[in-house]
Amino acid sequence: MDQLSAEARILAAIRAIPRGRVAGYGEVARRAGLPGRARLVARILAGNGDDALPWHRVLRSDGRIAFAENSRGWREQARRLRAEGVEVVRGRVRMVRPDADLDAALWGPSA
DNA sequence: CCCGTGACTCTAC
DNA sequence: CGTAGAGCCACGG
Repeated sequence: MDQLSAEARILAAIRAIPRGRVAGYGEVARRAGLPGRARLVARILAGNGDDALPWHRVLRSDGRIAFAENSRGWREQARRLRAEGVEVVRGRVRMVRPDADLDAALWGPSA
């Protein structure tokens, strides 16, 4: 596979995250068939310009917003998440850590 | 080719 | 639950 299709798959994986739900960079990468490429996902997002892309639903593995606290992106992401009903406390969302095998664990912040 | 940087992650303590 | 360190991947100087 080349990087172009890899990017396309990553973007598709992000677009597939339901409204009101979140996913980690690593999850997105894995779902795109690129395990271990969490940083690639971050890089793609950093260069993305598509506003229609639900980039705000992508968080770190621990549920924290990846941007520096109180930075512009940080605030914007928190705002967008709350706008769709996601509870954001101190820049972080309740994420499920356990074995990401079940769809529920893979897609939801709280079951 | 080595080195620094980053919207990352995992393991220890 | 929080910090510290090492590992990782892609990129640009």
